[in-house]
Amino acid sequence: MPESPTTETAAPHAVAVLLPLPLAGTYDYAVPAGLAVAPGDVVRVPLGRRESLGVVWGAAEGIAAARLKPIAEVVATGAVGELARRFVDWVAGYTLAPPGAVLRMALSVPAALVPEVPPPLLRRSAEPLPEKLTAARRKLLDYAADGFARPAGELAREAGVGAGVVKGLLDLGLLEQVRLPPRPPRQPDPETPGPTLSPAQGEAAAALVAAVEARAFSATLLDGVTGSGKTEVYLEAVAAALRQGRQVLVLLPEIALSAQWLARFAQRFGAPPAVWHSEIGGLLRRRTWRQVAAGEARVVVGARSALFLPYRDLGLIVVDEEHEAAFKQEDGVIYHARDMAVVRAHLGQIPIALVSATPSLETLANVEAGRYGALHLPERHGAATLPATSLVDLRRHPPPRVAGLGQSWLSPPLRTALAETLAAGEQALLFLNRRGYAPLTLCRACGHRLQCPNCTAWLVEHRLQGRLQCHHCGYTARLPRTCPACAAEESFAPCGPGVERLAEELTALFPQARQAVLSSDLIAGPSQAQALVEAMERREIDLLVGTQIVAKGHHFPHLTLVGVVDGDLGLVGGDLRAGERTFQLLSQVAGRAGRAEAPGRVLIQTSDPGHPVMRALAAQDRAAFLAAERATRQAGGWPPYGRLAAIIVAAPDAGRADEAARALSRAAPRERAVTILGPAPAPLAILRGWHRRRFLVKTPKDLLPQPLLRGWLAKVKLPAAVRLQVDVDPYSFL
DNA sequence: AGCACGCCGACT
DNA sequence: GTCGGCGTGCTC
Repeated sequence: MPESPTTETAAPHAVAVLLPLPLAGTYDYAVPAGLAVAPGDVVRVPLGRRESLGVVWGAAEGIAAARLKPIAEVVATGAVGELARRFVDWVAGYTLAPPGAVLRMALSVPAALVPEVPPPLLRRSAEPLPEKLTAARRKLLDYAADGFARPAGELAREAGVGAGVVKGLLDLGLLEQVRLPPRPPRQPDPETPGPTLSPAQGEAAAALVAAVEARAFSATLLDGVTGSGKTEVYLEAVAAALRQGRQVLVLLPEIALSAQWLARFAQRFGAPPAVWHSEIGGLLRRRTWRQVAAGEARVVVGARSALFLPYRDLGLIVVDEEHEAAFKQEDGVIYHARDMAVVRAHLGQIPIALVSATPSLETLANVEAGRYGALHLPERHGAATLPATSLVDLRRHPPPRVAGLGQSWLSPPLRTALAETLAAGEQALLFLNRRGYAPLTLCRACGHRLQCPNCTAWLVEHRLQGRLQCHHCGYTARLPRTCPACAAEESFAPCGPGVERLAEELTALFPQARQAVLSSDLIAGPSQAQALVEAMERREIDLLVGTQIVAKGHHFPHLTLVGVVDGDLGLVGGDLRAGERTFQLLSQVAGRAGRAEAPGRVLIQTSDPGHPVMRALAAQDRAAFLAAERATRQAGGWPPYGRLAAIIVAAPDAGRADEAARALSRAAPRERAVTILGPAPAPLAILRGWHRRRFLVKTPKDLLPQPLLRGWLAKVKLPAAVRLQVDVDPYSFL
């Protein structure tokens, strides 16, 4: 090998370190003589008057040597692997987030970088017993004579003595401390025999297993209706990756509600997976992070943040319910976990499976283009048939008044169906995607509407809690006694239905039926949701009223009627994906009903039965819906046939928001292929007290908007009080 | 993200 | 006369 000049023979004087902070790039640090560092090492570095952790990212950028401060210490060698570093850079580049902000997600548990110190256990030492011992000390030593090691507290409690006795014997050397390494987690066993698969399931499973065995990048859509047995299929791919000794990540949209999924996994593999989401905290969080890094956690099931865990050898990613909007992170680093998961799979050269009963148009477009493979599971597993769906035209069948109540929401056909279902001793589900009692409260005397002081949004009455609530910022208030505008007393009238109000109507119509209401604000946590699910399974509930929380996951065998109270609700507003989301949501709700002996039926109340979404739902013709939706998107150049990014400027007052929007407007790029819409007031013009203006940037599929956006934003210097947010591939149009 | 610096209101 | 509010700016 030829001698290379000085650059390679001398140790580097400085390296670039990425700090887990929202800074524009890396900072250079001097490497003290005698310290060896390499990319991926976690280091402690001085920063201003404090210290920060950071990750050695690569060669120094070339900051003047006089400004360099030295690295204080290497905390963990090679803790952030090359794949993880490339992933951080990729996500930052795509989302326009500062790379340090992305790194912060990957280093979310700094305490996990130091090895776990197991709590000390106490046991009887080899020290011979002295002749004189107090009764309490003797009692304790008798108890400890079995030789087992126990935590100090447990030892004292079980021996029936005080903590002081333990301490005293420890000081005398009659007890000794031992530290045992933490018990490794129980491992899922891929050789546990799986369930018998149908021929279609078997074929799909074989294809996914082959993808795992190929040890190469591939993306595959696993497409099948609710109840077709998709989970069993992809669990075979999980087994294949486990047999290779590699790790698996399963992303779920709302991990907190997945008790059923966890039970199923444990049943299939004889041990639970590692669970990761924002609510996992403390010791468990640190331990899980370490186990993932050490490769001991073999299967991780988690929410989007699980994507940034330090996998040692990830061999497969599964994204279940891939169409779910919950995969889009909307604050901080704005990213879509499904899309970033595909990138992660590509970087790691591993397969990814995208699973859904109602795939997103994005994924379907990738299948059409040949970038993703597709596997279809045609029928319902176990012979359950799909429920029959019909539309109820609310213009022809308006809900009649119910004695004692104001407005009502259930049409005669739906009431009849409910009565029949209850008479047959079966269960019914009423779906209304609106929490609370009424979405709007107004004064009968003057027409004043109760609005959130911080947002452009109505306050929603929650009668069970006796409060008004803003669903956007969390503002709550008591319902005022008099109208704030005209001081009229007792003048408030609720407008429109929420699940609580619907429950009131049901009580009036079917007083004998046992009823439950399920919405995110009415349950304290996953265990309570699970309790409700179990009550449904035990047939202790006849009528379940719920928001979209009921749409997911659970199939109720005795549920034979699903009523959609307001099918049009999701279609209002100019949201690009309103139709797609409504179709997906209502298809999922419909899938809750029916079983082999008693096929379910679904009634959708709508004022617009001619709408393509309603017609496709009634005909259960997904292809027709997709064809119509695809045509609209293609014609307008909308995603997935074009690219979209949103820029939102927010300021504490309207004047500064408008001024910032104008400044951006003046600097906007002018290119033929690029459409820039705006500035316009963002749909929630005031959110949490911030006045917001929005631009939408639309580019053709083959033109990435990021370079354009970077160039644009670099030209504008906004005052510090103005916040700017870039949302590449926006989902929420709020 | 911290942390300091800096310029305007209510207190010992 | 100070203590302290959080707007603004910087950190290799």
